[in-house]
Parts: sequence; structure tokens; C-alpha cells
Amino acid sequence: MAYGSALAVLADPTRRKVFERLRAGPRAVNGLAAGLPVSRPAVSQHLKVLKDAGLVEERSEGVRRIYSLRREGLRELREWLDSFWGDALEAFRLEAEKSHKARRNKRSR
Amino acid sequence: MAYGSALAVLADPTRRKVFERLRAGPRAVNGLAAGLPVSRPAVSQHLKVLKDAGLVEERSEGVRRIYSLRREGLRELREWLDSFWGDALEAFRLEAEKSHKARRNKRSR
DNA sequence: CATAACCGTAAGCCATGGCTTACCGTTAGC
DNA sequence: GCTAACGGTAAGCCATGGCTTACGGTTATG
Repeated sequence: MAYGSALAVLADPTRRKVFERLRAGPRAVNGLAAGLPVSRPAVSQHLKVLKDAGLVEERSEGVRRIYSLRREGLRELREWLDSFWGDALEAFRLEAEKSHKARRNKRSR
Repeated sequence: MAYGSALAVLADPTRRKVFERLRAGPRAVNGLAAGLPVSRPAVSQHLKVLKDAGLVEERSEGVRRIYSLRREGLRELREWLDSFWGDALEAFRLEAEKSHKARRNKRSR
């Protein structure tokens, strides 16, 4: 059920923006906060949430905290999403539709 | 930016449960609400949100409203997720990591 | 026509959480 | 040592949104 927390964490737009900024590579907090419409502590709080969800990792470099993206944290969410295009699932759905007695016409996929 | 709304909509656990129940095939509101720890109107509200986000579609059948899953609504979110495993992106990250060894290097945007 | 089943919507309550300011510890530089 | 930069945490404010109850509209049934 870790995909649930990934969803919850990435649902917030500001937090998602922080997360997306890390695509360009590791970065310190000040760098991440620069340009964002929220304060630096707000970004710190978002980073904590991201870290707790395993979406981000942190290392110290002198007085700086360097955050970097952690793709592994997205895996379960991705698998959950992929499961919607499933195989057996689709079969089940088709059968349910058939047995639904109503032969509606148009059905496209 | 439609993946944003998909994330926001699926972040709620109750709403996600409703959504997942539709994997087994189309279903009326009463059926979806049965067994859930919330009231039937609550489920109606969730369904409205899901529908507005394009994650679900509704058809009338007599006095019933039959809801069914709409996979298309997940596509952008899936693509967004997939984009994190990108190619050029990965290359960039590797390079950033390499330059991390020469950490005296000052790099600002 | 009267009644019941289905369900969408309105109004209002309340917990959650994202934001700000303020503060403190830690490290670098003089 | 003193001072400045970096950033994590606390406290508190306030908007958001998920929930409930209450109601009304629509369709099936007698």
C-alpha cells in the first residue's frame, strides 16, 4: 500500500514542483526553494514529507543538505497504475459487461 | 497538467477505494457504497470528483446511475511517471553524480 | 395517484495540512 | 573567538475538503 502514500505526497502542487526540480539533479534546499512562491521552511517541510515517503534522499555536504531523487520510491505507484491495463482484469471486465444482459451498441477501446 | 488532478483525486483513500472497486466492472452507486465505512452521499460526492477528473464515466439505467472505469483518465499520469525513467534524464543524473566527486565545482543555474 | 427506491445536491461541521514567523543548532570564514 | 550562511523544527493561523444529515427530483411499482 505504499502507492497510497506516494499518491498523497505527490498530490500537493508545491511539493510536486520541488520533486520535479530534482529531475535536473541533486540540489541543496536553498536552491530548491529559489523561485518558488513559498518560503524556505515550507520547502524544508515538503522535503521531509518526500523523504519519509521514500521519494527523495538526503546527504550532508558541509552545512548544506543535498537532496536527490529516488526513483525506487515511485515503483509501487507505477506498478499499481500498470495493473489497470491488466490482462486477467480486462477479461473479467469484459465478462462482466457481457453478462450485464444489456447489449448496448457502441463500445470502443 | 492533467496528471496533477489525477494525483489529487486518487490521493484520498476512500475515493481510491471506490475507484478500485470499479475494476471489477460497472456498478451502481448503492453497490459501490455498500461495505464502505462512509455514507452513500459521500460516495456520490467522490464519484462526482472522479467523473470531473475523467477517471470514471456514468450512464443512466432507469433510476440507477451506472459508473464505470475510464482508463484513459490515467494515461497522462502514467506518462508522467514513466518520464522519470527517461534516457536523457538518466544521463544527466549520472553526469551530475560524476561532478559530485569534483565537489569543489560551483554550479548554479 | 401514491409510494418507494435510487441518488444528486445543499448546508454546515470539523480535522487535516500547508503556510508563515520565530527560533535554534551546526558549519564555514574572518 | 565572533559572525554569517544554511536549514531543521515549533507554534499557530487559516483554507481546503471530506463527512454527515436533510431534502428534492426522477423513475419504477402497486
